[in-house]
Amino acid sequence: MVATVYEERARVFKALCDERRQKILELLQGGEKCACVLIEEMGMPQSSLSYHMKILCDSGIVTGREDGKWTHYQISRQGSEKAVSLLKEITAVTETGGCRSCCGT
Amino acid sequence: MVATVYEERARVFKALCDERRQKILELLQGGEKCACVLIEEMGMPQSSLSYHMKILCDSGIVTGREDGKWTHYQISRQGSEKAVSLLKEITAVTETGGCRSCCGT
DNA sequence: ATAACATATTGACTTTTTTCGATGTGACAG
DNA sequence: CTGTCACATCGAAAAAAGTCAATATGTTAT
Repeated sequence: MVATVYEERARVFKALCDERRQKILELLQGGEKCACVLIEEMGMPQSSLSYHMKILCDSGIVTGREDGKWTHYQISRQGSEKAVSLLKEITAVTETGGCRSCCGT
Repeated sequence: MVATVYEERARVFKALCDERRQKILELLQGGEKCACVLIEEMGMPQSSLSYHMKILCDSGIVTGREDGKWTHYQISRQGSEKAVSLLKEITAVTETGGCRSCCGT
């Protein structure tokens, strides 16, 4: 399975689309937290949290640190910056000016 | 219908998740284009393009300029910058340091 | 007014994502 | 080794998003 550049980008932005994942990010803004705390603060079943943490980690925006039976999650500075530059890249305009393509201005 | 802050944000990032919308943005990086050209360059049916353009415009990242029977689309500098600051806001960490929540470091 | 054109909307359908109980896996304590 | 705990994965069902032909809306030319 070869991921296209589009899939790569989508992985990052999809992580930010979901309401629950946004709330998780808010919680992590206060610093590193372990899964058990997130489960409690989010009020969601363990399997659901695990599902969302996987998506957040796969996007690179969050990193997980395993510590024995616990896993601690935190926002990744590097991943966030990567996301910002991706976004800037995608929305950069190389040429300005009116439509020259088919019809009048 | 009241949109939460989460829905507002999701609208922006969802616009970037779809492969076809990413390709449309790429095309618009070269400058303003009208729908008929996008349909041709994307090789997609008119109703599908219209669907995606609505999502892009609703996100604020693209703006449509109506000109008689044509509509010209372009990437919005303002919308893109808004998206970037949203992303920075969401991933900003207010406190750093280990997990103080439940278990040891 | 009528026809031709550009785009938007609808509706039926397919695909993808999310949800969560059940089960699996690996870590630690006794 | 056995039980318990923390987390991951599976599987089936529900919800959301995407696709596109058909149809509606609005614009321009005649």
